Amino acid sequence: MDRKLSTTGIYRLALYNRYLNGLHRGESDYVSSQELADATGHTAAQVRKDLTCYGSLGEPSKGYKIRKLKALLARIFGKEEARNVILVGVGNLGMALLAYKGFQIQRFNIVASFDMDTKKIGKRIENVMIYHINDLDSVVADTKAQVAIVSVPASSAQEVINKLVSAGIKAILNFAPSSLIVPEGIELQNVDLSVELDRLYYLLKNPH
Amino acid sequence: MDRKLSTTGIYRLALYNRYLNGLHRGESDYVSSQELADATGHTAAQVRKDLTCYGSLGEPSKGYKIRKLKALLARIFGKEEARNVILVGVGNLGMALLAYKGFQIQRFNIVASFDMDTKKIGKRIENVMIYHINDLDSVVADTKAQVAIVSVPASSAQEVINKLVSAGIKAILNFAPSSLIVPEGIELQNVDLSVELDRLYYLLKNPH
DNA sequence: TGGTGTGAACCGATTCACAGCA
DNA sequence: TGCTGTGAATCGGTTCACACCA
Repeated sequence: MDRKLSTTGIYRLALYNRYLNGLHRGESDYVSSQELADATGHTAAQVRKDLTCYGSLGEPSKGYKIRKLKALLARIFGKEEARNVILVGVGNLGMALLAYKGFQIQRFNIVASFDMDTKKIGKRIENVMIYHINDLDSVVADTKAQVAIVSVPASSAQEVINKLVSAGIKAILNFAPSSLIVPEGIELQNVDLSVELDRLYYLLKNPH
Repeated sequence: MDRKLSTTGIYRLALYNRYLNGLHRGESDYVSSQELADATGHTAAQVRKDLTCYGSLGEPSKGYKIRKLKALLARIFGKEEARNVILVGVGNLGMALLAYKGFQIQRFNIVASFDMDTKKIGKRIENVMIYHINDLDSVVADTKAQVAIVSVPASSAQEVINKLVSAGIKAILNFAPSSLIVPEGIELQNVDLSVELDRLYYLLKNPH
């Protein structure tokens, strides 16, 4: 177990996780690899390959016990501990993210937010305090947050990222439309909304 | 030319596109595959492979002429025409997307939005009218929009998607945390913010 | 000399097929 | 019988190495 899983494999695992959480069925019941495959748009063999990386908890002719599977996924994704996240950039998108209920459902807590606009500092949005970016180090230390969401303009994204890294942040979800550089060992995940739309337009114009 | 490009290849192409648009350099100048590679975090060979799918417009010992490359990418991503997009679900996230300036920069026009909340209908956010979801068919026909952004709760996402498809929408960018089914020929791109955070936590807990 | 275009080699992920077990 | 676990085969994308050209 604990064998390597590809980037897309992690993505699938998160999808199985999401499906199970939305499943209101007796927790002593079972799911088959086929059911998980259908629910997430993959194949049964793929699901089994993904899951056997973490030991063989499937039972022949029955499937996977939901309770066990949920526990495994919770452990893999660190849901057992508090998943404290900070957010930098309380503009339109940042505010929407603060208000997004889905994070709470998936057990993420946005514990602090940061901005440069002095008019915003000290206010609370959705009960999350807005600090000045200069307070980053102390707040990160206090909250023990390891993950940050960046929703600042592209022009200041690299600067913000540098500050986050030196404050001790280990992983970053970046919404700024900019290619950023992080040191070895720091995880960076980019979400560029325009790029996603570009992909769709590509597919429209270049049907397969 | 017009050979098949993988999903991740399209993504890289969109990144080259973004880099070139941010480049304020004489348009008669050249970029090398190496420069594009460095700017987007890939390799030079990869960049060349991606670009040669669309004919050989690189010039030996010089690189790619920026103006030509921009024109090619604009054509590939349909930027020559109006890229009219509609948005369904004017909640927190929806409003933030309406206000997001990056879409205009990348030449996307959100031409209409939809909701079910009668208190919102008829208002304008960022100069975009909010219609009732029942008006979908006529507005899609009028605006000739082919792409929709979905930012409704997971519970109503499938229903909304069905309506979009029957209204003639061809591609969908979905923010609802739910696995959705679309007919053959309709493109669906999912962005689940919790799943992205899950990936980061996976990487934190399972260092490579 | 410097950078493109591209076949060949490589590598990793997905699929297949089937043994094994309740 | 039904569904898991898994080696083997397959498939596709990435990297390499180098011919070619201004």
